[in-house]
Amino acid sequence: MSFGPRVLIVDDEVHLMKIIKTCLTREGYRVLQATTGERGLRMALEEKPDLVVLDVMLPGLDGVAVCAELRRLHFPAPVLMLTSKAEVEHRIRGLNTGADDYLPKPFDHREFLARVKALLRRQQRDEKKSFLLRFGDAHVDLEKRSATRGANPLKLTKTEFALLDLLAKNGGKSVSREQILDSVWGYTYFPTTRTVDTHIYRLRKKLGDDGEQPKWIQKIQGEGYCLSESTVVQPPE
Amino acid sequence: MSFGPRVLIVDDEVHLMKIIKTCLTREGYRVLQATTGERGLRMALEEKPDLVVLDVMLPGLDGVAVCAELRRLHFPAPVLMLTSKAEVEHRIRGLNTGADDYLPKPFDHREFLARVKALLRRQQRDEKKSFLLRFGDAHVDLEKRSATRGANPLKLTKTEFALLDLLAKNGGKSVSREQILDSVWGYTYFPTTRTVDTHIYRLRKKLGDDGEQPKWIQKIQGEGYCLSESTVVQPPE
DNA sequence: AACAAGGTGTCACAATCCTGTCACATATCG
DNA sequence: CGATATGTGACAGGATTGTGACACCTTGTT
Repeated sequence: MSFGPRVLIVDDEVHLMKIIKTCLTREGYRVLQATTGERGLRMALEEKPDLVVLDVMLPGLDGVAVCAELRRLHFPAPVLMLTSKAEVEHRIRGLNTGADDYLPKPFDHREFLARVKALLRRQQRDEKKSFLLRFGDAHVDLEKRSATRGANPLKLTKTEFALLDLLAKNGGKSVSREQILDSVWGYTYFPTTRTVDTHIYRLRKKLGDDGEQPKWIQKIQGEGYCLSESTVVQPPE
Repeated sequence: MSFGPRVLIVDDEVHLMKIIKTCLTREGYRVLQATTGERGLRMALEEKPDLVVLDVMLPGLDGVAVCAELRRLHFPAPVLMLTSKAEVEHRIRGLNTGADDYLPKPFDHREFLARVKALLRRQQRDEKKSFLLRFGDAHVDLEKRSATRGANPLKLTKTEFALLDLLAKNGGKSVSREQILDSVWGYTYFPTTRTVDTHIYRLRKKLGDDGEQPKWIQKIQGEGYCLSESTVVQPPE
C-alpha cells in the first residue's frame, strides 16, 4: 500500500549489505546504508529511519558505541544488532547499551526479516496512543479495533479504522484529502479523490452521523475533514 | 532500596556455581541454589524465584525434564538454560521445551549477566495474563493447561493453548496474523498465514464457537483475531 | 438574483481481497 | 505401527473497496 518503513543498515561487509538490501527492498522497505560507525550515526540522526540495523564490528566507531550514542541522544527508533559468533563479548554489551534485539551471524534471511518486522510492529504499537472516541451512542476503541453502536457491536473495516486513526491523531485540526490519501493509502497508490469521500460517507453512516448536518465528522470546504473535539473521550494516561 | 530479584541456580558443578553466585550477588541479586534436578524443581515451586538458571546436564532429572515439568505446571518465571558445547545442536529443543533463552558453556560471565538482565526485563514487560476463560459451556484453564466442555474433558493441543494464551494476554485487543505467527511459531519457523486460520477454525470447533457468527473468537477483517471480553473469567488474585 | 464552476454527498457495481472450510500429505509421539 | 497433531493448497462464499454517474451544495461573480 504505502512505501514501507525506512531502514538504515550500518555494516562494512559489502557483500552482506547487498544481500540484506535486496531482502528488505523486495519486501517494500526503503533502505539507507552506511559503511562506518560515524556515517551511520550521522545518517541516523539526519534521516530518522524507522529502524537501524547495526553490525557490531565496524571500522572506527563500533556498533556498540553507535548504539550507546543514539540512546544517549534519545534516538527513538529500535536497533537490531548483528553479531558474529566470535564477538561474544560484544553481544553482551549490545544488550546492555540499548539494542532492542540482536541476531548472531550467519543468519537465515527469513529470520532476519521476521525480527525486523516484529521490531517495527512493536514500535508502531508503542506509538499508537489508544484513543477512545464517542459519536453519540457509538463508541470506538482505536486500540482494540472494536466499536459499538448502542448495545450492538459495530463492524468497521480496517480502512475505516485507519481513517479514524488519522483524524483522531490530528485532534480537532482539519486534515486535507491529500494528507488522508498519503497516510491511509500511501504515496504509491493513487485513488480518485472520490474514494476518500465515499469512505467518509460510509463511516458517517455507520456512526449515525448522517443527519442534516454531520456533527462528528465535519467537512472543511475546499480543505478536507476533521473530527469535532467532543468525540475524543480519553487520550489515556 | 529494595532487594534485587531472586535467581535460582540449578547446577551440580560446585565451582561454576560459586562463580555464578558471586557474579550475581555483586549485582544485587539474591541467589538460591540446588544441585539436583529434583531439588531444583521443588525449590522453584516453593520459593517462586524471578528467574531459574538450569544446567542441562544434571544427575537424576536433567535440565530439559525440569524445564518441561515447570512449564507443564505453568511456572511463570523465565528459564535460562545452560548447555555445553556438544549440546549446541540441541539448543533448539531446549527452546521448544519452554526455556526462554540458552547459553552455551563455557560462557563469559558478562554475557551471562546480560542475558539474566534481559530475561528479567522482558518478564517485567509482559503483562499479567488471565488464566481462566469461558466459552459458553466450555471452560479453559490456561494455567493448568486443561479444558472442559460441559461435563466432558476437552483436549486441546499445545498449539491451541499457545494461541489462546496469546489472545488472552491481549485482552480484547485484536492480534494480527503476523503477531500470532511470531509469538506462537517463533522467528525461525515460517508457516503460511493459512495455518493460523486453520488453527482458529479447529479451536472454534472444539469450543463450540462454530455457529453462524463466531461469538468468542472474533475476526477483525483484514487485521487478525481477538477474544471477546466476555470470555475472560477472572485474572487470579 | 441568477449563474457558473468546482467541491461533496450518495449510491450501485464490478473487481479484488479475505476468511471459513476441508481434504490431504507430513510430521510427531508413543 | 496406529493415533494424533500439524501444515498446505484449493475453493467458494463473503466482505471490502475503488470508481463513475449524478444530484446537491458552496462560493464567488456578474
